Amino acid sequence: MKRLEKVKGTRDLLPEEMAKRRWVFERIREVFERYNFHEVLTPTFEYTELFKLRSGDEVVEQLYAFDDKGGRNLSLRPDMTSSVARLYVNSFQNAPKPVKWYYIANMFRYEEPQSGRFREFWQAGVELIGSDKVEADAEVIALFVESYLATGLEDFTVNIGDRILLDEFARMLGVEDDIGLMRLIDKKDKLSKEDFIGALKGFGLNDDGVEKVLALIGIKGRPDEVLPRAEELFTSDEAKAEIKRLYELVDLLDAYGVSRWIRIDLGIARGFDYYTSIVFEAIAPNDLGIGSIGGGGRYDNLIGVFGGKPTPATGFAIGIERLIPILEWKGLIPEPKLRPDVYVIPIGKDTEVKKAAVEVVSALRRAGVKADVELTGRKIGKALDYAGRLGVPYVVLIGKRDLAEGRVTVRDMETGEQKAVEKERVVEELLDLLGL
RNA sequence: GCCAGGGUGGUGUAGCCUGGUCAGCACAGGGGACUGUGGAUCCCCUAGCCCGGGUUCAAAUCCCGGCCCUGGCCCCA
Repeated sequence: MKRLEKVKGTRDLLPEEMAKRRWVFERIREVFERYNFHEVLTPTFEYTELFKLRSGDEVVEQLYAFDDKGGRNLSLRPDMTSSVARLYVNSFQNAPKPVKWYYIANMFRYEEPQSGRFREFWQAGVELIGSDKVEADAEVIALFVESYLATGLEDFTVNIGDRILLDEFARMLGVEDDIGLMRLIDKKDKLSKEDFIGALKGFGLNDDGVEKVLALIGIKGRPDEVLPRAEELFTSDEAKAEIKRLYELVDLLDAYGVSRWIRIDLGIARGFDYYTSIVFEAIAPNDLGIGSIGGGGRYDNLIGVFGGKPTPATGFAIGIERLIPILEWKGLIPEPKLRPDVYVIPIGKDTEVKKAAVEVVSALRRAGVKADVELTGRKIGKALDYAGRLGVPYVVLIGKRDLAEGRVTVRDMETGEQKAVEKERVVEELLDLLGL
């Protein structure tokens, strides 16, 4: 038996867990819909080339890539943004703008599993294509906040950074390996101050440069407190314009009523593949070793890279496997009810009795009651035992004697009280008892 | 890709250091005592040493490799 093992980094989701996931998905989906985003689903796999085009050849290392029987080199999607951008370029370039799409789907990355990281995982995300205005950034970030709120989570922050400012910053410092520097900055919270400074000097920074980096990563906190500091640090026109954009953004987010969850953190880089301006990520304090629970940003070049007419876009993705453990840890997901409300037990092996049981359970089901019928032929004692253990509130017992008089027995499992009910009236009776 | 610690019936575990007397326990599942009345009790049954190789008279136990799990690194689109 042990030869049939689960593939590394994948999971089986059992009924209870599925019920909880579905609850989370539904909360999030509802908000997405209210913001008038529409659901799309693209194929699970694409040509590997698509992902290489976006992120370069190295990503193949992190892809679930394979050749199919027709010799195509394919990869399971590592996220949805590439596929959605391809879909847009293929067929929606002339659609009215903005295009507002959302998805809830599984993604695949060939990485070593660890806390909150699997090889197959789910994301719920949106893409807003066709507006380069800060209003679009605000709309998406407000929805990002509202999505978490919809799941009951309140203790989290959305930290906003900016790639233009980071790039500008690397230029100011004259660092060759700007990507390496950003990676280091992204990791700032994991290192001690001494190690961090030592690593900075490894990039050839002098004391002045180190000071500047420390000043940058110190730009972290409430927008009204830290944005003025950013204005002092940056001098170029481009950077000034971007800071103005951030001011407008936080102003709009205030109008959306979500500023309570908004922080500025100019040290955020969020990967390096395609973000071009505002980037953001959500963090919820927890003891589970889980960091970011989702993130996104503006990517104005990707559609052009895919051969489309240059089109600005912005979006985010929520990591379901990171969000759910935190919600569970906080007790925010309601316990799913997996038991039926009524359990119908035929007594004996008589065919008429079995048919009557099926008739009763069918009638209940048609009336909208979650009902089950004994299917294993257990004797009445074991069947009641089973129903009791499941916590079923009402059982209908159907035996030959009652049936001869056109009646069945309804048993309240909590009190043990029983009463004979006309078979034709049993649905009505139970609806009444259940308060339906 | 790298590192650390793990893997014993469906689940949780004892045993491993110190090889044999070892495959035990609890829960769960099925049946019966009880052929029309539950969660109790008693009895019975099902079911396991992750896979492969090595050492040895003898391996769950020691060694090697693989797979998987948990976590860390890299990376995190």
